[in-house]
Amino acid sequence: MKLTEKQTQVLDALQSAAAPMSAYELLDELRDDGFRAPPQVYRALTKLTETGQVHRLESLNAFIACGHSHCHQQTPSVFLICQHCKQVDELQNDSLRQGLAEVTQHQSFTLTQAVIELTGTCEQCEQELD
Amino acid sequence: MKLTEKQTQVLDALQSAAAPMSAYELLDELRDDGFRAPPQVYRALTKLTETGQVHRLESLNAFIACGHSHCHQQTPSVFLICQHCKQVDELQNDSLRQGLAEVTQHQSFTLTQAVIELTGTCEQCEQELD
DNA sequence: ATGAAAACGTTATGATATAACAAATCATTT
DNA sequence: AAATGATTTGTTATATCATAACGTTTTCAT
Repeated sequence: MKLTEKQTQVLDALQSAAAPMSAYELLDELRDDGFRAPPQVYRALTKLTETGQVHRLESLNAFIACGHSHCHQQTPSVFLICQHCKQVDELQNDSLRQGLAEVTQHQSFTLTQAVIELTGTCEQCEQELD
Repeated sequence: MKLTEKQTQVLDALQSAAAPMSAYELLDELRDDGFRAPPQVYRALTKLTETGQVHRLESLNAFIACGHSHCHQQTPSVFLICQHCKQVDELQNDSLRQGLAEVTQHQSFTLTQAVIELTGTCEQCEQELD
């Protein structure tokens, strides 16, 4: 799927970012590239999240580029969010996916979207806390 | 732990609610009871979420009363959020908890807070879609 | 009683997100 | 190339969610 210029700019910004960015941080960063108002950013983000190239982190109101090149696979990602260094690790885990399936099947729940966000301290930051 | 009057009013409102409520919906509903401004609601919500009597749903920016009388147990809850009837089912699942443990252990991640919110269609609404 | 901590009332403002509509661009058909 | 319709864009305004700050009042253990 081909991206428009604005969408490409937003995706590039997120891919270069060391941490999740809010829509307004993106807007600030992209002002010199012609972004003027929030809808321009939000429109690009909407497209990019629809295609799975960007993920929204609900517990941060922020966005990251997908860690899996393109992530239109069905298995929901788990996000490990370090409170200290702000790094986010996106991964997929079979046992967790299994647990999800068990829950939804048991409740006969038709899943549309799964949000799994784990906040805490990453290994490196834990060590540096000595 | 003893609640103040304002905290009790907010908790009661959430317990009587058929669906999650936003802070501003709570404010509107509690105006006649002396609530005047957002901080009054947010302060009560902060206390109630700290004690586990209320949960915040990150994907809705809304709040619900805990479904487990008081929920200060450590096992993170899973929320099943029906897009149609807005009902939220709070539950705890061993297999899912197990999956979480596996993920965090494997990444040596120290967990502080887990957000697990599943959005979709509940059984009843699925049937009524015929 | 009194002093510290918690809760409260209030105003103002910050942060996040979308509605609405006109103008520009692009793809496709004629 | 011109006409058409769909998508994208620019822009303004506004809706929605959340907290800072500060002075006052209440609570409650000593």
